[in-house]
Amino acid sequence: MIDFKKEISDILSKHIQGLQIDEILEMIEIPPNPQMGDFAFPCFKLAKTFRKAPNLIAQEIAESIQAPNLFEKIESVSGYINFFIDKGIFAQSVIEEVLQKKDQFGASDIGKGKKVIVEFSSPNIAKPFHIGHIRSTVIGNSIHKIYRFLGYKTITINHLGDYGTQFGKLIVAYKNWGNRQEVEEDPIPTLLKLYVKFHEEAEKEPQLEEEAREWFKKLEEGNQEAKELWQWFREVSLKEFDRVYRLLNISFDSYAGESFYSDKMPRVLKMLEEKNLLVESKGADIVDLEPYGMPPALIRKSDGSTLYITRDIAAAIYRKEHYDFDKNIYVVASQQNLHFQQWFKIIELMGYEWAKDCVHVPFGLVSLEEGTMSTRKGRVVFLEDVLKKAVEKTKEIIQEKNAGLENIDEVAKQVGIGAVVFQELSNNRIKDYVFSWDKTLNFEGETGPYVQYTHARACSVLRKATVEITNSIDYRLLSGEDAMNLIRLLHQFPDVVLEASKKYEPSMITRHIVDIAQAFNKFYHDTPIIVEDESLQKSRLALVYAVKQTIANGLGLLGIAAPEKM
RNA sequence: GGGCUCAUAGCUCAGCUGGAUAGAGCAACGGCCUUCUAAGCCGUGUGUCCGGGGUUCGAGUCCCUGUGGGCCCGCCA
Repeated sequence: MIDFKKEISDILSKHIQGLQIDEILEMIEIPPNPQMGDFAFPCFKLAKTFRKAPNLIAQEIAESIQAPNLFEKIESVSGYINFFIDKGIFAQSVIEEVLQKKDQFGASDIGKGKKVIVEFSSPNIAKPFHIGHIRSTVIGNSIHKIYRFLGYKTITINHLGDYGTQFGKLIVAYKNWGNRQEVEEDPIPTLLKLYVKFHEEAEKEPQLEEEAREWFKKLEEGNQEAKELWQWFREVSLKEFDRVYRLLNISFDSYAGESFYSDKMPRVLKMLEEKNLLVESKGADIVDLEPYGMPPALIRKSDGSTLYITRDIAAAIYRKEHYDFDKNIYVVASQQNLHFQQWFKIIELMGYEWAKDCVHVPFGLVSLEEGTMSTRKGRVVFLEDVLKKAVEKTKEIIQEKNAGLENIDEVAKQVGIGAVVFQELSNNRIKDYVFSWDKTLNFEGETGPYVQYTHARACSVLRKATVEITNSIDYRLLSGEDAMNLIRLLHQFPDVVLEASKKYEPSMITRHIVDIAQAFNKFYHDTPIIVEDESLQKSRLALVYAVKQTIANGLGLLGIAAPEKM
C-alpha cells in the first residue's frame, strides 16, 4: 500500500525549510470532509517563521508543487494545502493490499521480538462470574489480540482471585453450615450462599471475622485441612468459569492466580526490608508513600499474613524473571487506580527499572438499574445468563428471517455473543455504565449484529458473483463517491489498529468497523454489484471483498466471529 | 478533608497527538423489498459542547478555577 502521508511529506519537505520530514508527517491530517481532499497540510504554524499569512503560504506552496500523477489535484483553501489522491491509484493501492494480505490486512511487525503480558478477567473463586466481569474479560482479550496482530508475542494471564481472607471466610462458613454434596451439585451458587450467610452471621457475631482471618493465616502457613478445602473450592469454581470462557471463545496461557505467589511472598518481604522500605505501623508493616503524594501501602497485616498488594508485587517480579516482558499490562477496574499507582511506585523504589513497563489499563464501573452490584447482597446479573439470553433471542430472529439457515445454533451463538461483546467494546473503556437488558438485546443500529450482517451480506454477494476477482482490475471504475468513501475507510484501518494498541482502546476498532459497515450498506444499497459489464462487476467485487475482509479482521481483533451467513 | 475520573442532542455515546460548517445510534414521524440478505437504506431536527477565567492565529479538545456524578484513601480483593 502506498504510504500517502509519506509521499506528501516528501514533496512538502522540498518546499518548506526549517521543518524535518517527520515533523511535516506529523502535521498531515485527514480533512473532516472528503470534498476538501484526502489529506491536508495546515500552514498556520508556518506563519511566524515565514512572516506571511497562512493562506498565502498555502497558496504559494500549492502552486509551486509539481504534482506527480499520484495526485488528482493539489489546492490551497484558507491556510490548508489539500491533496486529492488520484482515485484509481488510491483504490488500487488499498484494495490490492487487502487482496494480498487478506486476514493479515492491518497487521504489522512493529512488535517483532517483543513480549507483552496481558492480565485480564481474573474472577474471584467461589463467586459468580457476573456481568461486571465481562469488561476486563473482553477488553483484555481484545488488547491481547491487537498486540498479537502487531507482531508482539503475547502472554495472557488470568490472575484468579483464589487467595486471601475471603477464603478464610468461606472455610469458616463451610465448616459451620455447608455440606459436601450440595457444593458438588451446584458449586458456585452454594458457595455464594455460604459467603452471603457468613456476612449475615458476622454482623451478629463479629468474632467470625477473626476466625476467618485465622483460617486464612492457616491456609497461608500450609495447614492441611485449609489447603484441601481451598483446592476443592478452586477446582469446582474453575469448572464453572470455563463454561463462560468457552462461550466467549477465550483462553489463557496461564491461570496462575494469587495463590500461585503465596510461596514467593517471603522473598518480597525480605527485599523490602533490605531496601529499608518497610515501616512498622500499628503492628502492621507498611511502605510510606507520603513523599509521592500517596497514602501508605499496607504490605503485611499485624497477624503476619499478606495482602493483595504484596501478591501483586511478587507476581510482577516473578513475571519479569520468568517471561522477561517488554510490557506488562493489567486490565483491571479503575477502582484500583490507587492500588496500581502504589505498587508501581514500590517496584520502582525497589530499584526495578522495568517499573515503567507496567501499565494499568482501567475501565469504568458497571452497575444495575437497582444500584451497584453486590455479591454479598446477591445483587448480580450472571454473565452466563446474559450470553445465553442473547443467543436465544438471536435464534428466534434467525428463525423468523432466515429459517433455512443450515447451522442455526452455531450462528446464533456467534451473533448473540458477538452482540454482547461488541456492545461492551463500543464505548471508551473508562466510562461507567448501567447494564440494561433492552440495550444488550437490541440488534439494530450500531451493534455487533449490524456489522456481522454487513459482513454476511458482502459474503453473499461474493458467492453469487458471476465473474472471478482476478488481478487485472480496472480500479478507475471505483471512482464513485460511495466507493471512494469506503476505500478511504479501509485505508485508515491499519492506522486505527495501531492507535487502538497505543491507547489500549479496542473501541477505536469497534467504531471504525461500524463506519465501514455504514459506508458499505449505503454503497450496497445504491450500487448494483453483480452487473453484466464484467470489468465493472469485477472491480466492485474487489471492493466488496476488501470490505468483507477488513470487517472480519476488525471483528477478529474484538474477539467476535464473522459468520458468512446469518 | 485529600486523590483519581467523568460531564457533548430527549436518551446512549463518537469526536485521533488543539485545526476548516460539532457527528452517529436509539427514541418519534414519513418513505423504500418482482432486482446482489429490509438485523438494511433514505428523509424530517435539536446543541449556553456543565459554569467562569486563561494560553493560542485557532479550544469540545490544553491550563487554572468552580459545580455536579462515580470511584478510591491500613489490616478486603
